[in-house]
Amino acid sequence: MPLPLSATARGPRQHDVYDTLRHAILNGDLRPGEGLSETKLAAQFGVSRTPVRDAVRRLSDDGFLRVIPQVGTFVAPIQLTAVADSQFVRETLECRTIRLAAERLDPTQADALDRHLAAQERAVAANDATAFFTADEAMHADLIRIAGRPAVWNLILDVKAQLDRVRCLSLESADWLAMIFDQHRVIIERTRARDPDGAEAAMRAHLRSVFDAIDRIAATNQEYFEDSPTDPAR
Amino acid sequence: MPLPLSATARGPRQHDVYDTLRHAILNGDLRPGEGLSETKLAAQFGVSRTPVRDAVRRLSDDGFLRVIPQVGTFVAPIQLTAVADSQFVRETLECRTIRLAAERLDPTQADALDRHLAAQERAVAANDATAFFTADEAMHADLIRIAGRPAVWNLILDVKAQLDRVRCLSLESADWLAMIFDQHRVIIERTRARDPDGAEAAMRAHLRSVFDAIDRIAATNQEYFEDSPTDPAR
DNA sequence: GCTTGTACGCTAGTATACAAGTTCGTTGAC
DNA sequence: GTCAACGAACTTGTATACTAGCGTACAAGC
Repeated sequence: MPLPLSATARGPRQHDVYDTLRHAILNGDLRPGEGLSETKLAAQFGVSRTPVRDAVRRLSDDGFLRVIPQVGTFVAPIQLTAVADSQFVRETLECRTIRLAAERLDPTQADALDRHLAAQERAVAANDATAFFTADEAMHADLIRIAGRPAVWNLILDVKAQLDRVRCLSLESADWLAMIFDQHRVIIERTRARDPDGAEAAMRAHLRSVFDAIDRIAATNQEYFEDSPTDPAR
Repeated sequence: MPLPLSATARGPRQHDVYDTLRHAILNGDLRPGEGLSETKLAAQFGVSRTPVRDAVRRLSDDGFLRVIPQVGTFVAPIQLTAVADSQFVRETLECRTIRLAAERLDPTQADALDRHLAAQERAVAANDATAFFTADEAMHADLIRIAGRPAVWNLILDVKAQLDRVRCLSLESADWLAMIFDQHRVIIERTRARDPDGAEAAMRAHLRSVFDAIDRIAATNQEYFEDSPTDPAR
């Protein structure tokens, strides 16, 4: 088990174990099916099993780990049906909120959206995918905030994690970033024009094209997937 | 602390503590603000603190408990903004799925829906609110299954818990059950007629009227609520 | 060679002991 | 009488020991 987790330096605080493991799973450092051991994790993080157990339990609730009593803990396979359901939920919620955002937008908020676009443009020019997706998330979160439902973003983040896990299996090309950026520009433009129908259509097209990319990634990484509707008898 | 939890008989299994506490909170047996103690809970359930801690952590993640380190564990107040957001999410998702259900319904599924209505009608006649809401949930779940997104129901259940928690603060009158039942009949009728627009409108009206009732309950039980947008620094 | 019984090592689940911190009552000095 | 300081009793957080069950490797018997 490679586990290039930096458990070194400063003793991990309360939720460090959770955050580190979650990040490793989302990034693909921990591959689906890979086995973990609470004891070994505790040793690696320099803590006892108790905080490790807390983290493992939460990750299990999130669907990232599968704990089999008396057997072991494993990185959960990616279920294609779960990914599709996540897409459905995200699309449904964000298409609704973008309508509200288009109806409620005020000039100050419009400027904030422009700043997000500018940050994305810089990231595209630098071909910096990490910076791009940081600005991407900030923009989506801001749109939902403008819609008046800031807490809904937390829910989106949860379901989006399933999608990001797939996305992280492949590297984004500069062309792809540019395409996404163009889609973002249309969304913002329609929102600024206070055109709910246009904004919703642009958002739906955007999310669909991201999902299509995810589908292509899945097709070329089938070893990590499990499309069986296995009841995860938690 | 009353806590009429039946910790008697058969040793509690894996998630008994969680299920029991969750049920007690949703039913209002444990009131918002009430304090709990892991030690006392462990004694009441006849187990050690470890499984109790697991349950408490999960309930904390769910937003039902608020754990303050070195101080105590308390039943979380009901946040009106969270309730409103839950309503928004539920309405958005169920209005989308009912459209899909209306488009996809087949005769076998239609019969199942009729059976749900029949069960509800019996419950209304007997003024049995528990039986009514059991059939209610089964029907909503079935509609989402018909829409082809069965897993989405799990998400709805999560957000619905916030709404049910408020609903359980008051008893339903027979009149109110009858009104809800009528709304259900319209939803099913429009779905069977393969009328997505009509079904969605009926579903939205239904969910809104339930939410209005929740708002009225909240107005008369303000002591349990907290509308401050407190950041629940998990 | 194949099957089956068995022992060992691993796992997570649980129980318990200890540590760190907060709250609140009490007691002492002023 | 007032207030401050101390301490007892409580809380959750953490560490560790033990339990029960599963998987596997290995050896004995067919």
